[in-house]
Amino acid sequence: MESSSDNVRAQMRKGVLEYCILCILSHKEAYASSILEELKAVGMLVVEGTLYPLLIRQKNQGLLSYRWEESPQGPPRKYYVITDKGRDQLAEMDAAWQEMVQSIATLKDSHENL
Amino acid sequence: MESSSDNVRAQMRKGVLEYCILCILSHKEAYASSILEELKAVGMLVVEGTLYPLLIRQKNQGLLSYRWEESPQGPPRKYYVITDKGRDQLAEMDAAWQEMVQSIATLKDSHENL
DNA sequence: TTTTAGTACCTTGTGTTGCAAAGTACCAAA
DNA sequence: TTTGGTACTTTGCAACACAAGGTACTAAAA
Repeated sequence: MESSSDNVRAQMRKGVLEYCILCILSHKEAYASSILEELKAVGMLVVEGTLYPLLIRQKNQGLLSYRWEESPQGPPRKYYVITDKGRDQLAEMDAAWQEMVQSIATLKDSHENL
Repeated sequence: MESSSDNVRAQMRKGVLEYCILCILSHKEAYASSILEELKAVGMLVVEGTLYPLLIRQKNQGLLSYRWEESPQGPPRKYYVITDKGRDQLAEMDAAWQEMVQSIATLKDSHENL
């Protein structure tokens, strides 16, 4: 049984995940499992089956590149790195996000005093 | 030719539209065309083919009801009204939205000082 | 009376996306 | 050599936004 608030959150996450990935990678290189943990830490729970295809898409769009690195334990890790094109995209997304936050704030306020 | 920033915004809108509809209808009844105008006014451009199915979905979920009303000019209008269940859902979405805004703020801040 | 223009609602088909589930592969310790 | 942990990948499905085209009602113009 899943709560309706899970659905609500899952639905809202859509379209914002790509932005979150670029945010994370803009600060440091990371591999998929570490990205999953970081998203989980801020309450944006995502599963592997969502993240891996997303990373591949962004790499194919030229927003990310990657390199293999040995792991201290277990199989090698694929470290993703944001590209210049990825940083351009991130700047666009920063602007888009700000605008969306503002739009919703306006919607919520616009009729408060009726 | 469409700009990449259009894509970015379109992608981000996904999952938030349902929230916007409930926000608008929580303040006053409205029919589809007037909702479109309100969304346009705050910069959340949506087209008919997106809005109509969405309203129907929300009505089928019991979040909205509607009544027909004569128009001063043209065909009758379908005025949508938010239900009690819709208000419950809206409260959930308010919380989810706040959390997502906070999550992204955390992601952006968490490594600012490295 | 017929046509045109404006308004409003609805449907179909397509591509993208997030996700669940299952699979592959590498490594090290038991 | 088997087990458990880590990590990456793929497949199939359902939901969604959108473009494009369609229906229908009204009133004014031709």
